[in-house]
Amino acid sequence: MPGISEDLRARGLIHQVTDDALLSNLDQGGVTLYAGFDPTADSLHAGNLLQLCTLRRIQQAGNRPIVLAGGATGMIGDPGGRSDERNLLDADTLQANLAAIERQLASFLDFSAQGGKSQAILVNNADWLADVRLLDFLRDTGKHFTVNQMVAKESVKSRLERPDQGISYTEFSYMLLQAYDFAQLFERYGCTAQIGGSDQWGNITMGAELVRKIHGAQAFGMTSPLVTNADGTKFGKSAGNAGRIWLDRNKTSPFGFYQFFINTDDAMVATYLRFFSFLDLASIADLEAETIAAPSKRSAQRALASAMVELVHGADDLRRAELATEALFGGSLATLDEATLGELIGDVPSSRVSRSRLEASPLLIDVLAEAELVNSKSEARRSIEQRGAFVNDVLRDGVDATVNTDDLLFGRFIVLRKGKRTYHVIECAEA
RNA sequence: GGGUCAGUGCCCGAGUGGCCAAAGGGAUCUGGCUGUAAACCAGACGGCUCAGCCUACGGGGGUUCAAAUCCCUCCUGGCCCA
Repeated sequence: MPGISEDLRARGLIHQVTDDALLSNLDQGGVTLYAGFDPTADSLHAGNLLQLCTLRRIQQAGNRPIVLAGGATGMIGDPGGRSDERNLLDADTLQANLAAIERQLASFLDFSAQGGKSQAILVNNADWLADVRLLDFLRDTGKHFTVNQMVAKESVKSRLERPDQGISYTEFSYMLLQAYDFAQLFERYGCTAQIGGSDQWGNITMGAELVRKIHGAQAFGMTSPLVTNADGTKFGKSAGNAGRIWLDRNKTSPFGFYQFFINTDDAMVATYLRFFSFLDLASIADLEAETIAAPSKRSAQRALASAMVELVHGADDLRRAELATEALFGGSLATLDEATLGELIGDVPSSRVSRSRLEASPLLIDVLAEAELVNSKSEARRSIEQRGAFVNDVLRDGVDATVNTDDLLFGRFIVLRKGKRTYHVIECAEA
């Protein structure tokens, strides 16, 4: 069994490391390290997966992960991101977000006492940053850094070079706060390493430097590559207009999560398997070969989707997602029995409509809009005009098309489809 | 505080009185090819009671038969000066 560092390297998870000694330390185990997350929403999302999975790997190798929620820094915003200033979260919202995120983290990391020395910890930097006094901060932390080096950081430099926008002092201070976090975690937990995405390199090295300057101890940093789509865009947005892919089942259903991964590009699927799955490298290599030999089987995509749904949602949800996928994409709708259709209701987007409504033969345009398969009636009209609207998998042509009780399958269901793969099941309610 | 430049549709970005729901690009959607891929080709892409109407070019007010375009004012941001 090779060490964790070899595994990380082989999976392509190491972009930069401050010192190779970190890798051998991780191999030996017993290292306390951290990664930061933004608690501005009540759920983590696909963009967080890489760090979560990497922390999991490292924990399983006998090291102790700390998840730092940026309750304080999240109110400011990393200058590397978009220009919009963030809003302060009120305490209640922040607490609710943290609680929700902690539940999700438990899928990845062992927070139980059984974890022993490598038991994971969740902390919030508001716990120490909220009470910091300005003069103390400037004296103890600020004096260790020159503006010269801060300005040289890529995240700041890019903002300074843009002629149309500046950077507020608040945002400029972000990196100092993050460095301060590292120093705090060193003091409190003996944390000696920080990991993050490659865009965090500058912030991470400043933190390691602050630990060295204040405590005279060596601290390490490691970054992972940026996860992108095949076209170079940022990973984690759905192909559709649904936006972000969330870990919360109420925001992105297990079925939706499964669908997101099953649609992965051939070009990226092996990379994602290495990044996100816990399959061994030999198995991934086999899947990669199969993708080239028989791409239409989508074996690697299936493996990826399965692995991710199981990790995030569990085996039962995985089974349901696979069944729903098979039902909708596996063949003819006509062959599905009533029970299977009924099962779909809980797993794929669905809604209820009354029998009296259907008896009135509503316009398909209205039905599509109400099912939120489209964002407006104009869009519904367009979909139909462009021959992209299907009722029970049969093209329904003409903008004046209607739907009625004759369309009900088993007297209960109507399967709507927009385009090639966006489904919605309507269940007819009596009354 | 003074000066100056800017704020356009999801994003970037043209447009300086009518021909503007507003070029072009990106994103997105649909169709074709396919494998529920990618690439590519074609179309669409503010809303609606859709051959018409309504709402839109930072906010408000004004000039005009007519304004994204001119004037006033406010807000926001960049740069320079103090």
